Amino acid sequence: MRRSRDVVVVALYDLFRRRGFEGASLSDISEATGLGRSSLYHHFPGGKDDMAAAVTDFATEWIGKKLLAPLKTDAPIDARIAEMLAATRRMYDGGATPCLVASLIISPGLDQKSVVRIRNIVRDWIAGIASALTANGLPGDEARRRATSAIIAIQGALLVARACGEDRIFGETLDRLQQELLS
Amino acid sequence: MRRSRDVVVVALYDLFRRRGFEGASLSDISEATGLGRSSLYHHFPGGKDDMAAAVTDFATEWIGKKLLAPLKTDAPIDARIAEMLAATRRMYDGGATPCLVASLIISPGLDQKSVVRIRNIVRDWIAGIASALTANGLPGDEARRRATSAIIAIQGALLVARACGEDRIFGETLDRLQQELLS
DNA sequence: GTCTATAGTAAGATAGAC
DNA sequence: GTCTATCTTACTATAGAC
Repeated sequence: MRRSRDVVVVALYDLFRRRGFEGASLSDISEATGLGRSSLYHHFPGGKDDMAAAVTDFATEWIGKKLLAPLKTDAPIDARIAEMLAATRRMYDGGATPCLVASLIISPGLDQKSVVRIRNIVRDWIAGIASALTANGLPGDEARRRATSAIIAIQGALLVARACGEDRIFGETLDRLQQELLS
Repeated sequence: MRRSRDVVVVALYDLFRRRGFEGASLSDISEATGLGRSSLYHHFPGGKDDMAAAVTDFATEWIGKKLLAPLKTDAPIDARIAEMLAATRRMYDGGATPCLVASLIISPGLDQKSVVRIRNIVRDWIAGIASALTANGLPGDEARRRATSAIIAIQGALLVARACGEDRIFGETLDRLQQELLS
């Protein structure tokens, strides 16, 4: 159960990260999900705010499962970092698809609840990497510094690649992150 | 002459980078500039597209003067990089104010002409730094790699700082860029 | 150049039948 | 749960007086 709703939420996730919150109109949403306006309000009584909440919830869960869980296994640290970075590459289609966090954090009209969820996604991502590095023997502050730099590089590379129209920039940045985190 | 228009363009620049292209409505623009709707259409007959063109033109000129020109002086390379980074810090109010490039590049409805201008701003910025580094003896590809990493770090730090609600992240990133560019 | 007034459209959201 | 039809509001843009 909730399966059909999940399909809708994935479509919303894809739309919001490509067009932002205000840029995704109800007409866009209706077309992307295949649902009419009333069906959308049946699933999300609070309208777009409810949709954003569902999408940020979905993203939180997805990132926890695909990016953070691999960091907590008992595999070697190199393999754990590599898996996180590989999942990151897939999540952004090698740099071709924008990041939900980046697209939503700029939108002025975003509900405060969703802003908090976005904030926690970024914080948890940094904390997850830092935690893996400290467990491997790195001092806490240095681990945190490297983890923050990694997320900065990922987000910055996505944006610069898009702005320049050179997807290659994102891939090359990811290629360097593994050694920079573990050097 | 053109002075009063310049004042309007600066207000538009400030509004667009804070709210994005679609997020800045004509009512917002009217309030921010102090001009009525018809006055706005007198200055910008093409409406918001013309405003975006004026703003991206202004940003191109501003960055050329404040960030790129200092890179071309005959001062020592350390001083040139330091001045560019100091101007960067001021441009973003220490991380408190969003980047026009980042805010506009996400907006789906942005005019293609403005997209090209945004693209060239980023390319010129990278090229300007790389050029200064090569003139100082660094191999061309390594200079370009470092310059790209620097812009990625600046843009990523702005976004992560905003998402996390921790302005400090931006300042700390800038602090490290000087030595990373010149090491 | 700036104003008031308004046209025309698209937005988000609801009502009520089925 | 989904549909058609509609409400209300806000948007971009224009007209025409001054």
